[in-house]
Amino acid sequence: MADPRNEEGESRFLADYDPHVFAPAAVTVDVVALTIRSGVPHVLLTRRAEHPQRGWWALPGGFVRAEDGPDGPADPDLPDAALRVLSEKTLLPTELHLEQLGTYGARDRDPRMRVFSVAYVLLAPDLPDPHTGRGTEEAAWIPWRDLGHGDGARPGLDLAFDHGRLLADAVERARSKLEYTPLATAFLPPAFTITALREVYEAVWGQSLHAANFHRKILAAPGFVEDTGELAERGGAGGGRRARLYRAGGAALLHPPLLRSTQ
Amino acid sequence: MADPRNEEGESRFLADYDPHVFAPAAVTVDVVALTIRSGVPHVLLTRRAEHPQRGWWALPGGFVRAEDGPDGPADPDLPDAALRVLSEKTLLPTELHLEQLGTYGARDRDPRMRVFSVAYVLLAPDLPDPHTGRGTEEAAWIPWRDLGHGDGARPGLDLAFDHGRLLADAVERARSKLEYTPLATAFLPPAFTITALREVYEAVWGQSLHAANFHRKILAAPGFVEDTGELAERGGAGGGRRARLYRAGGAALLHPPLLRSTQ
DNA sequence: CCAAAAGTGTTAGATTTACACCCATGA
DNA sequence: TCATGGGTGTAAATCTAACACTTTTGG
Repeated sequence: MADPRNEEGESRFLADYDPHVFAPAAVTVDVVALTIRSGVPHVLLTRRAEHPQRGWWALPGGFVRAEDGPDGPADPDLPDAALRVLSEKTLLPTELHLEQLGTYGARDRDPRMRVFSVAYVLLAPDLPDPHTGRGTEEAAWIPWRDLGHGDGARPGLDLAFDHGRLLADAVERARSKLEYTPLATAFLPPAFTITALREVYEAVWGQSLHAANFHRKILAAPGFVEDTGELAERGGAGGGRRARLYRAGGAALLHPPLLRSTQ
Repeated sequence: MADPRNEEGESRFLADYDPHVFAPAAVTVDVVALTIRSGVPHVLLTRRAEHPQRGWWALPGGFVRAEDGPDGPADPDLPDAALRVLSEKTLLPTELHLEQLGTYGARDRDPRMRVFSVAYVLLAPDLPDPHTGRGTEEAAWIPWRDLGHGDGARPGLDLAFDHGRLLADAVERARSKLEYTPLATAFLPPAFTITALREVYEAVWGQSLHAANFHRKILAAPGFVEDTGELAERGGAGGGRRARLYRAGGAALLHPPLLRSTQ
């Protein structure tokens, strides 16, 4: 408890580590899984049970299986590896939006050896708490705001390796994807209200939007949403009209895009 | 000449190939270098001097140096590897825009072994013809239109491995980047006219734009271009007013973006 | 002078924004 | 019936698109 990150153990581990146990370069996948819980954006993190950086929070990730081996069959492609690693470490996603963020390969990003990490962004509706899988001490949804060096950051909540940078890149990707694609629906269940959709934009962009004009703009963008004909079960907490329910439409891009205001 | 791709030699090579010569998974970088020559978009290709796919056109690429070794020092990061490989195979770029496109790792994309390729897009002003470097038979700027299966495609100009897909992804990336960023200037020399900038948009998007309105829109977008105070050396071929010269401004994003027309 | 290309004025139409207001529902 | 949230009307402000027109240059 006095040394939760086990820094003494880590330096001993690194001194003893033989880099030839693995090939000199390794390929891993890391998943930045984003969701919104009660209007607050969260990211899925795991606490590392193994060295290096044991005890630190990190993105769920793991080695790509390049060839069939004792651990299991090879991953057919990188997205398969990302979903396998995620389900092993935390939870089983189903029909979620997975998209490649980028590959990170600076020389000293992992102290053991040269590691190339292919990062994926996963946008998820509000999912249950993850269970703790192999190679993790703990897995949880953590609010973005608690991380990094911003205003509301909780001290001590830095991420392992360069995962803070990966998270920042993923957040910026999600913010701009919301402008010109209908991906905000990936944060919602199959049927949703326009207000729920607006709350996704407000949470991810961190700015409030004009409800009435947002409503019209969404309905005006061809293929963004389709009317289900249903109404939401109930209005707001203190009364209110029941909202129409929509499902995601078929468009891949928004014409015109929904732009964040400049100021 | 009767068998320019040397298909018989390739199958013999593959039968004899020992995958244990290298580590079972390898990381390569491939560069999609794009430029515009006389209003026509071109991509930099090399003809493979080695098996597999000897004689085919391919994107310039090569193995990342993960550790210091006999061939030279390790690449500090992936962009360094991309620029090294490009200069070894073709030409030496200077201050060009390099950006990661994505990583491709499907199981059977390379017949030798599991290869993960990190692809980069490089946007370049009109550069001289490349010289032919190590491991290549030939290097040249080739028009986009001649490739793939589109209308003007030249038969037999398919690319090695999945490089046709990489090129298609790079082209789509360049097209949409022109909408939201001032990157069109990366295709131009340091000082350029608004008409030259418009011709970049017209070449990459494949549609003509209204010259007068384009002119105003560019000058209205803060940070897109800065006036140098100079004028172009001469007007058009058959006379014409001399145009002002601009340099790239400091903006990273365009507000508002320049959108392609929908139809 | 004439043709060509750069750049500006102007106006109709479309889009965006802000605010007012009506509708439907729960307490 | 009142407060709350969903949804529509409307007009001012802004932006866009189209076209006419002036300016500057080469031949």
